[in-house]
Amino acid sequence: MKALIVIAGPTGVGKSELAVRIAEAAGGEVVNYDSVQVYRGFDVGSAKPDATIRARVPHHLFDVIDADEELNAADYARRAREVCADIDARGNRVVLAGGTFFYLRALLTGLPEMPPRDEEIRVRLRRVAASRRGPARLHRWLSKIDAASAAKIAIADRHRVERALEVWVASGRPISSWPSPTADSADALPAIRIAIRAERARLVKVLDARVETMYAAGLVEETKALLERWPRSARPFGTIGYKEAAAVVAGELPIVDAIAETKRRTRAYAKRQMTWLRGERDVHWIDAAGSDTTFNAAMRLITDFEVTT
RNA sequence: GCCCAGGUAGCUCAGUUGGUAGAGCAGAGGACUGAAAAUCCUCGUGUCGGCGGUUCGAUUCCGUCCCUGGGCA
Repeated sequence: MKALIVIAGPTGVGKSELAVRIAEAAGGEVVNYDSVQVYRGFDVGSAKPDATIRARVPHHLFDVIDADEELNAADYARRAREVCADIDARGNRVVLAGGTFFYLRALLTGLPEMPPRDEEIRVRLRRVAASRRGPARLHRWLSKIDAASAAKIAIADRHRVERALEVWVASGRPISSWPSPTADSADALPAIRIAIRAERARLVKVLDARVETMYAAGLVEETKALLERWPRSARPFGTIGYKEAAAVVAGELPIVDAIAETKRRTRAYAKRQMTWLRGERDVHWIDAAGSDTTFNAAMRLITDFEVTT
């Protein structure tokens, strides 16, 4: 398989645009790795590339599930692998664009073959979690069956405590007994990783402006329409922008506060993405210096990569 | 001009029955094995509005001045 071209970087630096240009230039197709853009109808708030952009080159894994469905990292990796293999078989290049680096890792290096998510087990665990001193009890249980994991997972980190115990209940094995796959494991996919970087102050300006634009473009109306079809408890209504817009629709939050909160959470998200990316190996950084310069820098990296491998 | 209520960390505020102060948010750094735009972890010295007074000691009590709200003229 030809090396996958990965476009990374914090939200708002122009990944989607760059990905399309690269795909056009390299005979490629864009594959999404964003956990919200997979949802149908969640367009404005997820900054999903619009129809015009998507018409330029084939786009995959956008709009593949409804709000009441879930596509976790393992599901995503499975589907994305098929899509990528398909594109490769057609002789085209895969250009990955998105911001959910956990999904990207699942796709590129694979996930351990652990028991999948199990709703019944989760319900039982959550019942304990909701009881008095529940989180502490669960964590104590975890430290008995898997001291290594317990040492790494904070008591308050309910998602991870829950997952670790779920694996234990389902398999009788501690979650830490599954080695985490690495980039050089057997089923890892070859990839060139390009990340766009922007100066923090400039990024914040872009992000703030983008949030304003989203609300002006009808984020609240979009959310209202979606809420008529799906319950507010559905996964995507908890994400940045939709959570605040849903509160506006419910009359719980004035719109100015919603906008401020969305900006705040967007900034925090970009920061988390940067933290993740800094820790990744083999990332080639380029500056968000205007689309042509950025594009040329990216293309140069790709050709260099091709020559050296 | 008078009367109230305030002036404490970038913001919103708590507090000290007098021994120089602490939360949330923001911000910074970090983690990340099927919820990941999720979920978490770590980091808090600031003329406690100014100046005087009382006191061993004042951000805390007293006086006075300044500033910000609100009310009355």
